[in-house]
Amino acid sequence: MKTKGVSNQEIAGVFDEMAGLLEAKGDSIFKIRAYQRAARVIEGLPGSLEEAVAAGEELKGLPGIGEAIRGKIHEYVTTGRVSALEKLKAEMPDGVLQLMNVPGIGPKTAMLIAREAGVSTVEGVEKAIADGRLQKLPRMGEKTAENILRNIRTLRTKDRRIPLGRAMPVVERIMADLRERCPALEKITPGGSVRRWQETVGDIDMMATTDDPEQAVKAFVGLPYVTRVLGKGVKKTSVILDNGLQVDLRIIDKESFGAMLQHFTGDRQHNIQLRDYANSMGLSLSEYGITDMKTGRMEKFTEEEAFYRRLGMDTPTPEIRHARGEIELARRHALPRLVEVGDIRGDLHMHSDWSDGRAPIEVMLEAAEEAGYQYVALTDHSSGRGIANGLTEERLRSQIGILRSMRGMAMKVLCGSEVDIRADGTLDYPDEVLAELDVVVASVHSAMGQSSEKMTERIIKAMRNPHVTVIGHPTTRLLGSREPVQADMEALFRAAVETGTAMEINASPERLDLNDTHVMRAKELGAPLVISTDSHSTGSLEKLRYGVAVARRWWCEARHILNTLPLEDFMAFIKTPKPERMRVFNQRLGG
DNA sequence: GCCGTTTTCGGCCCGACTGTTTTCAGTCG
Repeated sequence: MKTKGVSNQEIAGVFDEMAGLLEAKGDSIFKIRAYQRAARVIEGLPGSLEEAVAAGEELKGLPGIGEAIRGKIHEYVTTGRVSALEKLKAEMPDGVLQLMNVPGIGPKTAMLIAREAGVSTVEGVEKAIADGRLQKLPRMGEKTAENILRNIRTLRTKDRRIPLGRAMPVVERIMADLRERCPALEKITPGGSVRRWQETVGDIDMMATTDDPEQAVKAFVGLPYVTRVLGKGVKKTSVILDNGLQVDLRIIDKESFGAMLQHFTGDRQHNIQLRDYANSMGLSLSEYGITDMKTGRMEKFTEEEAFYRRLGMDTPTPEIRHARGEIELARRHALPRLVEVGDIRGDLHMHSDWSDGRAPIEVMLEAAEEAGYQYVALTDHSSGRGIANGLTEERLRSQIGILRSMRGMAMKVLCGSEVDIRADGTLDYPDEVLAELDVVVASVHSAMGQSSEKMTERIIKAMRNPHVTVIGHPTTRLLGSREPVQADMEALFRAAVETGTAMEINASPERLDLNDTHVMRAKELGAPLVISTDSHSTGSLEKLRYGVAVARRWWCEARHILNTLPLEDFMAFIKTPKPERMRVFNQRLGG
């Protein structure tokens, strides 16, 4: 079958567009939700939908995707268009979807503006407000116009989402400051994407209990780095910080804290699915508790676990609450025990001031030992193109000498290197040098614009090198600043299994590379995964938790992660010649 | 539009806040 080369993301985009237009049209809210739900399901699919269609698969059994949507997927994949969408576009005024992107402009307002004021662009909205035309429309006034205008401005200036690693310190600071300024504050905790450890955060949700909500709200809006108050109530208050981040604070009775925690941790799809399930039991869920729909009586919960228990299920850890099967497993009491920070026995990617790190070798190693590791690999950069003060063969040999003669460490120190994978797939050091190392992390640092075919071939060539232990930050992406390289990840994971090469989950919050979806597929195919910090200073060692969260989000257990192996087993792994390593990995970790 | 150990038809998650209104629609999460 001839196909057009469309990604799952694009297909999901079609249904989001459908949903948006139907919303503006005022169509059935349930039909709209069905399209949105389908879009979310499609986004979360592991394999390519296009390939599935090309292979003649029926697409049956995908939740939320029935006859009609199936047909549209098929149409889009084979023809590159969806006639229903085009028809819809034709009957709707131009620009409605664009207008709906502005916070404060929903489907109704977008239609009103487009139809009555003949405006189809965001710039047009600004003009209409300046003219006073918009304010004259029904249910529009000065305040609404002012709000929209401000939202347009923030939309232009602010970065849409920030890495979790930047949001977390903000959360910690707010918690500390509120505790200090509001003695009546009892519990306070983040919810939403922060609590779920998502890689990026759009805004921050916080939850609190207190006997004095007014005092808490006053303290909150009075924080010195709050620049704007979006809304203020005793239950919900929203502010914008000087760094552009929006923070919502919700306050609730302590009897309902567990219910609220559940409610505002989400994600959205998890909650929808959970409420759907509760409905089938005759129960209705809200942030206040669980209501028996027959008697109308509400039960409150101080603890989240009790809330889930009332529904007859275990509590899925927040990281996996994204409606991808966790509810079903929780009901069957079959949730896996996910890998934890404490399971990691060694860090396999770390730099010293010999290359671009900030601390001397001894300082880095002492910090690692303090962190409780059984082993650590020091992996300074190879000489490459002279970047990052890479080590010449000579300096590398001298570093090896120092490390091998080190005494007095309880932790095993492994000699390693982060070796450049050159544009043609060869490595910076010759094989006889690599052979002297215990751990070789091979990474791409240059020629990132290569075609997918070339890049895939390049990385696989590095994997075939008998001395390469791990592929470092496989896609090289930097959150918010550098796109991932083009590569056939599926092929890389298969090559990892075939060659006995591990794939890194780089825990640096700016990288998180592999990401959670990659991890899911790698795990499925049985590729060994490694979680490393890529530390350039002692402070980065604690960033391990971000990498562990990536693994947890797609249900990795300790057995999927190579560096959860105790020292003896890990040594057995690296001492075994390469393709054979898979046997060791599968034996020691039980695949 | 999807879905069904209640159903192939009739349901579909739930509440807070704002602004423009005299009782609520619209938006958001």
